Amino acid sequence: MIEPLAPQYNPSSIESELYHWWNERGLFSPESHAPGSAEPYVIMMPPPNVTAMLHMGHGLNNTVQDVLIRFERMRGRRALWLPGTDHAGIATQNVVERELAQEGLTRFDLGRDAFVERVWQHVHQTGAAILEQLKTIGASADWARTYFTLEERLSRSVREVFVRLYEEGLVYRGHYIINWCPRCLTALSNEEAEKEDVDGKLWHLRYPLADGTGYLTVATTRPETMLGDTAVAVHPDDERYRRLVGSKVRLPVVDRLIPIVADSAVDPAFGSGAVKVTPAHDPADFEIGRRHGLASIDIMTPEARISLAAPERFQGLDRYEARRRIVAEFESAGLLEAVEDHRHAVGHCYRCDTVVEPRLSEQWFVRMEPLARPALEAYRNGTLQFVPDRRGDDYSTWLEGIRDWCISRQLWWGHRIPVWYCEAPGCGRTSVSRTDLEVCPGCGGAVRQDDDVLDTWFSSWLVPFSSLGWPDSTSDLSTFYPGHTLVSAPDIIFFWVARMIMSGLHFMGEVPYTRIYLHGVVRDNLHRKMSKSLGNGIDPLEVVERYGADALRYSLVSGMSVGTDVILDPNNLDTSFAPGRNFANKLWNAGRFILLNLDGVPRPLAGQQAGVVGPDELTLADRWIIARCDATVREATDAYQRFRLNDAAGAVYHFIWSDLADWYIEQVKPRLYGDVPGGDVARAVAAQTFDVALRLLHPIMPFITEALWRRFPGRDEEASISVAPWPTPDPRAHAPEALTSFGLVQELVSAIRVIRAEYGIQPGQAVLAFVSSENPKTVAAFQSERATIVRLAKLSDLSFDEHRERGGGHAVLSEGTALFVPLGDAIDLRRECGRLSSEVERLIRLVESQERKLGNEQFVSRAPSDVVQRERQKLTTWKEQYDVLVKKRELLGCS
RNA sequence: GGGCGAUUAGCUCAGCUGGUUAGAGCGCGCGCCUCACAUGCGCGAGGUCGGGGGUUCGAGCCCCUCAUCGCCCA
Repeated sequence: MIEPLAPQYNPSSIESELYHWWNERGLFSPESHAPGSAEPYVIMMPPPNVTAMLHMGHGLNNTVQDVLIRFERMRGRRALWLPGTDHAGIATQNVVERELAQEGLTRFDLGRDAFVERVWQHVHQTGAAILEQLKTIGASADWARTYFTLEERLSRSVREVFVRLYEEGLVYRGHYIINWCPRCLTALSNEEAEKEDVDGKLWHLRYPLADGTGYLTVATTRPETMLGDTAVAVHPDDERYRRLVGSKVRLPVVDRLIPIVADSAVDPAFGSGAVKVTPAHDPADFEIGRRHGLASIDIMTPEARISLAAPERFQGLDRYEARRRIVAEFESAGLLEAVEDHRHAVGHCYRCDTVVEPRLSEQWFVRMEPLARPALEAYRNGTLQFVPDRRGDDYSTWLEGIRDWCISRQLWWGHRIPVWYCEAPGCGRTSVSRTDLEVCPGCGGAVRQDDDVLDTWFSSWLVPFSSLGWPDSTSDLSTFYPGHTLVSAPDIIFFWVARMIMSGLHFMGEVPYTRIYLHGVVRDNLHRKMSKSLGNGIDPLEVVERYGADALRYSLVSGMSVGTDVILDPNNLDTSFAPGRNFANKLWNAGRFILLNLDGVPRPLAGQQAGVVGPDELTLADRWIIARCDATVREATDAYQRFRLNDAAGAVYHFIWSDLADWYIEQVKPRLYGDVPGGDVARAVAAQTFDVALRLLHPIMPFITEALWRRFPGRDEEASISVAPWPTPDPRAHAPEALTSFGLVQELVSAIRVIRAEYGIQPGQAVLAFVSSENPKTVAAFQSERATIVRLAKLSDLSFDEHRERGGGHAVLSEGTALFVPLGDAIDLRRECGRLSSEVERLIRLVESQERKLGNEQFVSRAPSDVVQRERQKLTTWKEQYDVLVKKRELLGCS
């Protein structure tokens, strides 16, 4: 797979081939790359829906995970990134139902078994396509361990958990108000009913007092529910209504007498202070109804049409049509007191966006408080750490106010609830069982299994251990539980993240992970969340095709600081992804240059081997790039560890592009061309700093770094950068004087370039430069890199002598070195004087403000001495620069 | 209604513990096909750090307040 290196990097020719090579060699399995004694490191992939297609949100989430897992893998951990797919109850069922609808069928036409069979077919056909898509972006998950939440193994865990919780009294069945989706025809959990603000109305309705002495006014946002009203409630302390408590009102439209009750849950300040009570359609009303023994009248069908419990003329009407007609009846009866605009939050189904209907229904629940307590404690005692920190507040707030979890769904696709009801007359026993029951364990009579399935999240909340074989004691389970890092978008903290912590603590006795990294959301240039319905999405696969997977990953990572959203412009992919592609190309060419100029295995820079490069063989530039490389190792490693992936990307980018390519490679060229003394040292330094850079970058840009790394001479055919050791800081690289000295060289070259640009000197034309410095170290640095300066600044010579000419460009370096570039009498003296003067003025401003600062008694006495020291040093430096420039101005005869 | 976050160059964002001449990439202007790369090289312009007030020797950073945008919860 080693071909000659093209001048332009072509990702598509390389990526899939490399991926297959990695995968075939099993590099993504923890067993393959780390000894059994190594400490494990585990990330659980948020299992994508089995029918999902890769979108940018997946791209971001999985890129982050892949970066972290690759980082830890290279650091020698037994890294396991465990992938899987979620059967996604409602979502998947909806997809197949839509398919059926195209054939003019519903699931009821097929019947349960045939429908479920059809879903399985669908899943097998399209199933796990998303996992294949993840491979194209480089995801290094351990595919051999891939799970599916509805497979046999995980189903057993689900059933075990249900039974255990039931036996502990934490699973129960009961009649409560739940969120009902009239389109999906199922109950939802509180979390699955997403509150969205909508512009609605508040209708003030008059309910006549039964004795004909007047009326009570109630306010409602859902007038149609009045069909199920069974009381009016007021606050017990409300003087206005105290005398009415115990009497009755005549419910209009349905013409029913209902009592006026006193309940302290009523807010006397809301509306008139009297509220209608609909126990079957509102959770607060349900509670009031309980306390007062009120009847519950369910006035809606599952489809949210008016049921037979309402007067005939409304039966079968859609809830909104019923609302219009009821309001109209109130109006014509003179009972509509007022209508106000009212913006309020309304629950919407998180799968189909239909407005949910709070509805009384018999469902299965998990008692959450006992599970939440330890999960809260794990956060409070610091076991759990959120990144960014503040996300922990969302977590704890939710747990503090936790409500029981409705886990039954009226769907066909999912884990069937393991409960059997005895149909024998007089028995009626309910049996919860780990194994399927044929007969009632009590009486031996016929049993019927509960029709419902479990919430899809009831399987996902177990994956940190169910995917490893629980309830069996497998070696995977003991090795890889608990895991370490969970990477997620903030929108599934409650659905998934928090629940996994609860189940982990309850069933395993330990939290499933300790670090929770919550990244942002991918948005478009108008800061709207990317979504299918808005059509503002970017297809990651298209980006891979056009720019390469590395460019995609680089763009996502570098555009993302901790916890903030990533903005990408769907109308201009270049804006977002060209920088990544360009960086890959830069890297490619830097690598191409270095590799093409190696002649065999370079000498080692460190170690005991023969031929190791000695410290005295290194030039200033060598020591500088080695020191910069070492600093980059420290910066990048620290950034990866702290989840500051954009900082890691930035540090390596800067090192590769600015330090290595722009300066070191340019500097080193003469030593690489031909057989020049010191060429072997230059090759050693270039190759090894580049090798380090590749390894530092590999977690973010795995493909190109592997492609280049493998081409180093002497590399084992089987070696992969993905399991190469992570670079470690080297104390011997520490060379502050090299950083300073080469910094001056850079500054001098830049200053000369500025003068050349200022006066439009043609690139081909060499000029002479004079420098004069009081500082022997500066002079030594310039002398040792004289050839570099001459070449990079296109000089005919660099002179340390006095100069006689007047006409030319002048400058002063930061530490006071004077620079002069003679340009002959043709130079515009006035222009040069102007340049110098504006520099002089800038320095005057700096010096003045600095003198003010240092003249301030308070500053000198109160600021830390090192700060004062530093500020004094600055003043000295600026004064020196000022002096040099003023002298130059005099010399030029500026007026 | 409660809570949280954001507001820094035309755009997207860094700036971590209060002390820098406020940075990067893109875009823009000028000059270059310099034998790794024009997906490139060199140089440059561009900022009253959302407004107001305060604390401090010192504020982009801390406090108060207002405004705008966004997110979560009720």
